[in-house]
Amino acid sequence: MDKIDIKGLARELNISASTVSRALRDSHEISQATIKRVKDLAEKLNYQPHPYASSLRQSKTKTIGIIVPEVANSLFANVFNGIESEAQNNNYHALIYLTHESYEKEASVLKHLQGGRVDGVIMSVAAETKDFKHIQNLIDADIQVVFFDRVCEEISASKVTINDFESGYKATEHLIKQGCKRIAHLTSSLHLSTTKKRKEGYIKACADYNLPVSDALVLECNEDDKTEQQLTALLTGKNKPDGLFAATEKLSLIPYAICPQLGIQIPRDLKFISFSNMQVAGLLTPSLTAIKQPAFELGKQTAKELFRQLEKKKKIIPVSNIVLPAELIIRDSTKK
Amino acid sequence: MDKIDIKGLARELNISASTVSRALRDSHEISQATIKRVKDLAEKLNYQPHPYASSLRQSKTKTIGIIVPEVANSLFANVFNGIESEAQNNNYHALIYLTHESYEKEASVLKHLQGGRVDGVIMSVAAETKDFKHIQNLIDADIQVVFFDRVCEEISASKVTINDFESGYKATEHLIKQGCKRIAHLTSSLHLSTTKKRKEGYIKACADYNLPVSDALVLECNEDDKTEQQLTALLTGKNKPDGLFAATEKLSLIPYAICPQLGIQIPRDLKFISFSNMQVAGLLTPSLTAIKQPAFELGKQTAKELFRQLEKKKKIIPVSNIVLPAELIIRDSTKK
DNA sequence: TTTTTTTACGGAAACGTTTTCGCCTTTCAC
DNA sequence: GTGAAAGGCGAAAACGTTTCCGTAAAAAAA
Repeated sequence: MDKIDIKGLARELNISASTVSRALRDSHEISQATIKRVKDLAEKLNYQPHPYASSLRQSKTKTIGIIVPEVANSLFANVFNGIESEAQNNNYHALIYLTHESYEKEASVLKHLQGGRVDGVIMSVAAETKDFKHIQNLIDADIQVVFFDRVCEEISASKVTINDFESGYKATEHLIKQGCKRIAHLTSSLHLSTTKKRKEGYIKACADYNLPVSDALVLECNEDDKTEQQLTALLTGKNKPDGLFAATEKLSLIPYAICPQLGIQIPRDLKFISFSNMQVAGLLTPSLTAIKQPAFELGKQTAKELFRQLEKKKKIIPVSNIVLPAELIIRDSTKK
Repeated sequence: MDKIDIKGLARELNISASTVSRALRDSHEISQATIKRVKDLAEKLNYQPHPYASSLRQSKTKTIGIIVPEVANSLFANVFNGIESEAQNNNYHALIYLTHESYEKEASVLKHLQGGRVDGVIMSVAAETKDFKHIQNLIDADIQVVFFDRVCEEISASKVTINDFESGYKATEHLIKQGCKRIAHLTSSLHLSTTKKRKEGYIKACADYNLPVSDALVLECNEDDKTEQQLTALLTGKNKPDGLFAATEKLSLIPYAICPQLGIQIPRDLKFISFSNMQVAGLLTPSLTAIKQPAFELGKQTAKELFRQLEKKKKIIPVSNIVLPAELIIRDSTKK
């Protein structure tokens, strides 16, 4: 099966390469008869255009880059589902890069993408990232960027998030309504937009209901291997909390792992709620009360927003801020 | 920030474009002094080569395609992790496509990839796929293909799998040693290489230990919304099994969902083992005895094999068959 | 009829690289 | 001192498209 190209088709049909090119793209400059001849032969010879030749000429790649911290995580996995689905609908291709929360990696990937490999980028920033020059550089190189979930306030670009503040508030309020008097907050990487706002929601709810708010109750766990130890200390110290709100899925399983050993029974001794998109949340013992993010929709909306930006001819692109609501799913881990 | 290209660099330095190109690639034809001048300026002006121009010229894309049924699944997610990690090491880029188990989608994606967008493809076939012409076409178009997990016997290409037969045997044998006398097998899409071999292992183990083997004990569930119903029928009918072996992660949670309602207690009434890579397996009640696949390693080895093939200059490429061992992790769901 | 417009197409340039030739100096062996 | 080899670089072709410009014939308008 020798590769066939546009010139090959042209030769077979005794017409010029430009005519073939136009015919394949249904140009109105070409007669219906010729269009049919060209398409029939292309079909017959299984012609596939060379994507990079065409990208080079048009300076449009029909490709987007997706940059996420990880993928073995139900939020990101489902967001990716949403993005990919929308990409297929619009005939875009998706390059994916994992940063594993590393700033170095993120910066390195973005730098490479400045070369013109993609038309746009969808990203959720790495936990390590606190400086954003690399992102601004990408935008300055005329690559569209849309953030989702972990956004970057300092940069002017479209953002798609969930209502983190309200969700943090609602989660805390739910614990309060279930009778908790002393609520701790388990979180990590507090400089991220997501965790920061969730914490603010938590603080506000505690304040509104006259519950104690103190640094002692906020546990920021940034080293995976020390998390269990830190939480154990909190749960067994004096002034133990009777409610616990975990801000990320990664943290949601820790209490299940350590509480049995500590003789703490959920929900009797400690009511627990967490952000989580895990399908198994309902099958844990006790089943986990969770804030569930609309992950697929998050991905879909993010992709849609990026494609909107890319189709725009104008240079003046209105930046938008899309906020989707998360859902409180009440199960047994917060039962009275 | 205006885009700078090779000609721009050449102009600035008063040398030719070809010299710049060679200098950037450390050609021995260029003096060290010139190389340094070029690289310094490139660095200063933040020059990034246009990847598609270079791909076009070299007919090498430094890009691979990854085609998987889904990603919100701990096996595929971790395999992807392994692939991506290896890709970054080798400076390859990864395009990812989800088939959602659809043959149509798989065929459509492969057809597009014939155009030369990628140098090679890593894939795990969709559940719907029973015909393989589209894959052979891709190979005939000179795109390297390496399969993992769900491979395609009919096609001559490298394959990276786990020891499905032995794992199926070991899982069944474990149930037998825990005292099961009548073991059922919960599976799906039995035409796939993976499920087929796991079932063969199950059958062999039953036969070796003189346990009954019958079609009534093998439950192939291909419609998600009917699975619970089918399994309920099996578990409540006459001649109920006292052991259950589920062949895929997707099926591993069903018993946890329905057994409580049926008054069946795991492991007392029914011992249960499943293929699963879920991190939460140990936190379920009872904790789940599982066959755990070396997912990350699977991805890594697959990518390595593909890159080996791609670096080969020779046309005669020895196809290899790499088999990694899965691990039996004994927990409470098969306790005596 | 003549002039203008439209239709349908061909030739060649262009996108940003890499690579093939070829050329001029310098170095080295004899 | 001569010839060969090596070092260092430039001009131009090439990769496979798309697009700009041009033009001949047919159709429409005058």
